[in-house]
Parts: sequence; structure tokens; C-alpha cells
Amino acid sequence: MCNQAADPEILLAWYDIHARDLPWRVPPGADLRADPYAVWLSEVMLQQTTVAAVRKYFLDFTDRWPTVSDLAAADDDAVMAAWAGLGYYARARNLLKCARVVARDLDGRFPDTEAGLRDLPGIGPYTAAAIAAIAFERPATVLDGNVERVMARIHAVEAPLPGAKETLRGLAAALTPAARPGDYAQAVMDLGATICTPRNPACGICPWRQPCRARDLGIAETLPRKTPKAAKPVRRGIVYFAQRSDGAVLLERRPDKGLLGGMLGLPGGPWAEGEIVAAPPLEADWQITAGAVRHTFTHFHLILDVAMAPVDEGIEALTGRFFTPEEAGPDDLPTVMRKAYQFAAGQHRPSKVPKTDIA
DNA sequence: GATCCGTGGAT
DNA sequence: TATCCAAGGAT
Repeated sequence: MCNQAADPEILLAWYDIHARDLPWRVPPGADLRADPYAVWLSEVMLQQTTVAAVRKYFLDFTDRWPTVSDLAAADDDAVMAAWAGLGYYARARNLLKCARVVARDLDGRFPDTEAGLRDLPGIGPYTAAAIAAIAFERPATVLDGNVERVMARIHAVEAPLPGAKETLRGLAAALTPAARPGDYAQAVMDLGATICTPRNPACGICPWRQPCRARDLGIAETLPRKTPKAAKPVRRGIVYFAQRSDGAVLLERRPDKGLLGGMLGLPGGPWAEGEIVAAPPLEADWQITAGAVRHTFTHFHLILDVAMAPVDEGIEALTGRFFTPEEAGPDDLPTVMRKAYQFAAGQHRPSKVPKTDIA
């Protein structure tokens, strides 16, 4: 009943042995300074995104753009294409903005304080604290989904998120040590990712099992509680796949704001509940496959009709321009557009279309 | 504070 | 199949 308080040093000792091997991470005890650029890039990529998904993007980015100044000098289109498939595309736009501020105004060096970092595009409270702690050894309080879950459990906080967030932040701050704050931040997140998982937490091997109040109460797996989310509505839309005999396909750059902002996509109309209304981008013999692509975004389901037509070379479109496969292909598009592109192209090569992508 | 913004894996 | 969820930020 009288639990001892959770001890950061016990967690650090666990981390010294069990730290995950991640490409952007300096292992504990290596006595090396983490590269702020690598920390920043990885943390932005990891926002609401799994380690498994980030890994190859991080390696690709650091291979092509080894420093923040290299990234700042990159073409927007190249960066957006490299980000394609990772999601939350505002991150890529802000990544470039941030890199250019750092390269141009800060001599290529990231600010070494939480407040200084927080002022940069795409860096919010979490990312500022993470970079300050991991790259600059500042005792910043890192509060992400992992830390929220671990704090809610060891303190048995039953109030639901997001309302309980500031309570959890206070508990996390009280526990943050002055020594090894970077390792500590990564240790709590590793713990949440590998032991104190949302479902089936491995309490039996948890270094903090002794002080964990939720474990005592038998409610660890039920925490943190969350207020229910609204159901996703179904929206419908259409995209137009116009292809020339040389293989070039009509694509358009989407506006910076809004869904899939700044990314290339197939032209089409707005996506909405109810009837589909969208004029084709050019006159052609359109063949429509209804409901060809289904895709679920954060807050709605999409059923997308795909219209296809062969067109003559030299034809002019009302929007966008024709891209040869060498200029831009499905891999350069956000996933829903990649599905539509591959569906249409796959009418000639069915093996290219994954079965699960098609209604 | 509420809403918008992607994706893929696990269950 | 449906739902949840992940190292969140901007508005």
C-alpha cells in the first residue's frame, strides 16, 4: 500500500541495458554528442508516426541531405516527394521552413534552449523539449503519448485525456532528473513503446513495477482513459487519370493549405458527403470505375471514383501538367493518390494493384 | 479547447 | 472488418 516513489535512476539503469538501437540515437555510455540535426529530423518524423515507418525515411533523408544546410538548399518538390507516404504533409513543409531559418538566420545551428526551439516552424512543446533534452542535455520535461501513459499508470490517474494532460505534465516534470535528461527522456519513451504498451503491458518485467499504483489496483491496461472520439463520416469524390501514349499522366500540385497540402495528386473535385460533382480537367472519352479506391484519413472515410481516358500528345489541360513516369510516378504521391494512380495504371497491369486497396 | 491533418500495423 | 493507436503541431 505504501508505494515508494518511482526512481529515475532505476529507469536509467534499465535503459543502459535495454535501449533500443535506433539509427538517430546515440547509445547510452557512448560519450558522443547527439547531432541536433538528426535529433530534430527524427523527432519531426516521429510525430504521430511509428518507429518502423520512420526508419527508412530518416536514412533516406540523412543520406541525401546530411546537414540542415543541405536540406535548406534542397528543392521543395524533391523534399515533398521524399516525404510522400509518411503522412501529415504539413510536417514536410514546416521542415523546409525550419531548415531555411536555421541555415540562413542561425548559421546552421539549432537553438540550444526549449524556448528558442519552440519558436521554429513545426516544433511544438513536445519536440522542443525532446531536442533540448536529447541534443543539448537540458532538463526539459518531455510529454508525449508514451510519457502520458506511463505517468497515468504509475500514479493511477483515472481522469480522461485530453483533460488530464496538464496533470500528467506536472507529474512528469516532478520526476525529470537533472542528470542525463536526454537518456531519461528516451528511456521513458522506450519503456512506453516496449513494456508499458497500450495493450498487454509487460508489467512483470517492468523496471518500475514496484512503484506502479495502477498495477497495484489491477487497472494498468485501462489507463490512460480517453474521451470517446467522434465517428468518421463517409465522403465521396472522383479523380481523373489522363494518360498520353508516351505514358505521361496529368498531375497537379495541391495548394499548401488543407488536406495533402503541397503534394502532387491526380486532378479531381472536392471530397464531400453526398453527390459527387467535379468537371474533368480536359475533354476525353472518360471511363469511370465507381468506388475504385477506398482510403481512411484521420477524420473521414473516402470512397473515390477513378475516371480514365487515353489522350493525344499535345493536349492542353485546365489544370496541372503531364508528368512522365521519370518525372513523377506513384511513389511520389500521397498514399490515396498512389492507390488511384496504380489502380488506373493497373487496368493494363493488374498485378501491380494490391487486392486490399480495391473495393 | 476543438478541429484538422495521414498512414500502416496490431488486435 | 472495424477500431485503436504512434516520439504532435497549427489554427
